[in-house]
Amino acid sequence: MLSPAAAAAAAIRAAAGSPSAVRGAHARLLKEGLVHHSPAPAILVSAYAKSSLLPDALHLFDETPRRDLYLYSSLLAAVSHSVSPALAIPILRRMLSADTLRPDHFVLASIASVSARLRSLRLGRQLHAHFVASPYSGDDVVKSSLVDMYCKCGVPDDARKVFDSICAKNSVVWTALVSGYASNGRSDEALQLFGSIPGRGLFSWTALISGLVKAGESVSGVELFVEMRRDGVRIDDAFVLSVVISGAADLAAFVLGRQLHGSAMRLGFLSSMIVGNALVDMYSKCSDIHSAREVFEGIALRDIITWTTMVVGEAQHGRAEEALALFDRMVLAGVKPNEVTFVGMIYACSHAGLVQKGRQLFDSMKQDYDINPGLQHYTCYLDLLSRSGHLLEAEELIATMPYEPDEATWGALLSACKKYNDAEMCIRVADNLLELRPKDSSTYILLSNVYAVNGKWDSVAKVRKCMTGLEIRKDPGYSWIEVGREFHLFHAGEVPHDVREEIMGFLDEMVLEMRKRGYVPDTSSVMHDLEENEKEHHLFLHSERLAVAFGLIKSPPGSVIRVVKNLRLCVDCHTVLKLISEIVQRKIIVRDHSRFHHFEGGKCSCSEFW
DNA sequence: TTAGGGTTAG
Repeated sequence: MLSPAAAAAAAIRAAAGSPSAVRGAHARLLKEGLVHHSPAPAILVSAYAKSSLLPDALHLFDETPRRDLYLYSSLLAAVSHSVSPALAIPILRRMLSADTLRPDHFVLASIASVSARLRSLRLGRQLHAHFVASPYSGDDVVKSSLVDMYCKCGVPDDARKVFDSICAKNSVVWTALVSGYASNGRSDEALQLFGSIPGRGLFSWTALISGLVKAGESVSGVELFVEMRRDGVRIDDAFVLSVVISGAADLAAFVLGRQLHGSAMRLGFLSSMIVGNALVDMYSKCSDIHSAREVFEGIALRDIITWTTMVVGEAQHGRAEEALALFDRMVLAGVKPNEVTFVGMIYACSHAGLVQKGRQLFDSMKQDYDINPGLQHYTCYLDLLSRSGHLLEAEELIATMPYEPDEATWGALLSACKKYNDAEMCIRVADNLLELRPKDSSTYILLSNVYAVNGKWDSVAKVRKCMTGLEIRKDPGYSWIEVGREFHLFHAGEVPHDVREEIMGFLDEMVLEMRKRGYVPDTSSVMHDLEENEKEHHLFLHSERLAVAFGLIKSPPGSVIRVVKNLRLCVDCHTVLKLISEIVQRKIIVRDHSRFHHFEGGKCSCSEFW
């Protein structure tokens, strides 16, 4: 026979997950007068949290007269998994000062999780010091959460030290460290460690593949997924699929992406929201915005990520009207936009010249949704103002905003004042930018061009010196295209031998046709001390042109050409691709560093906003 | 009661 308290605990645990059942259990405890008897409040707090009712859990916590360690650790665990892990800090303070309790191993593990979620190495190290000096310093679960914390905070070497101190290592801690190495760009160590895991399961594979994709090594991620399938690992949940689909998105691997869509269907994960979200993003990044929309419309339950992914997709494809309409639908559906949604929305307005609408959205962030605009929002908003010619207002914004402008902020203003030929402001902004010592080579090129156009040759020399001193070279440009089932990668200035004649012949023919239409090369993006005709030759061999030429030669007549470039399209290539789309009457879509350009009939979807 | 793998921007 169970005691009344034990019976109550069992009833609450059974109710966890269902809000109404947990509330019912709470009401019964109130009636029976058991609600303040430990461990009932602690178990109720966990049950509320598991039913997505954190506010109820916090309320109950405040109402409980005697708060013991059990109650604190339940609440801290709940908060550490919630959307606002930072809430743990005041709770911890209250525990230490108001209730003078010393943290036990449960509390320590939760605080390590909180530090990991907040990416706060300072808090994590403080916690580690407390742990070492505590009576729980041998606890392996706390050590595991410290391993995860150090990985998430970007110091896998510190994680390794804790890992090595664990006597009986289980799959949880192996997985944490593999994920940590991979996502911090240490793929060799991740693979080596992965190879030594006893009994690798789906979790470890997912951690490894996900880490590689996160670190930008999507090719290895996809290869490992193939190996995982060959190994016969059963796909019991949707996580690994969502990860590998996002790898395909990153690579713009359209054929692979469609295959994965098929696999998701066969394996029965098409109704999974995370898979649906990843598919929307994949189609959008593979430049097929219509399929992205089709998948989106088919998703029955949409969360904020579903909506935001679609909004951002429409924005990057330059479809501002669609993005705006989606935003209204989202709000009507009762989904609250987050900070990423607003980045997408302001971006959409910026790239369509919708100044009033963008202004309204920027103001609405704080007023209607209680979201404090971050530096990115200010930069997006400044981009909107300056692109549309409101240069002074944009400069004023930099002076009054509550953040220090960074490279991107000044860069946005610089390209706008260059566009509107405001020489004075150009120099002012360029000087500010040079002070910052940008890391991106394209910024230096922009700077140098601005100084050159304004005859400030001493500053041009200074920029060059800076670049040499910091060993910054122009990032090598490359583009790729998927033809049939194969990828073809093109580097600027390098034409593969086997197709050299065809490509050069095709491009020569295009130049002749283009010149008839008034084309004059714009060599301002070439930063070499070269003669004009040599500069033109450089442009002629830009990677995106080689890839597009290859696609037009090798793909079926009438098919859409989809190319991805690692950098931003240069001004001249933009003009050339518009002309080529008109001459050959084909649709060409280029995904560059920041957006999509749909070239058709001599026009680009970006309407020169890029 | 505590620890690991997931989808959106830059």
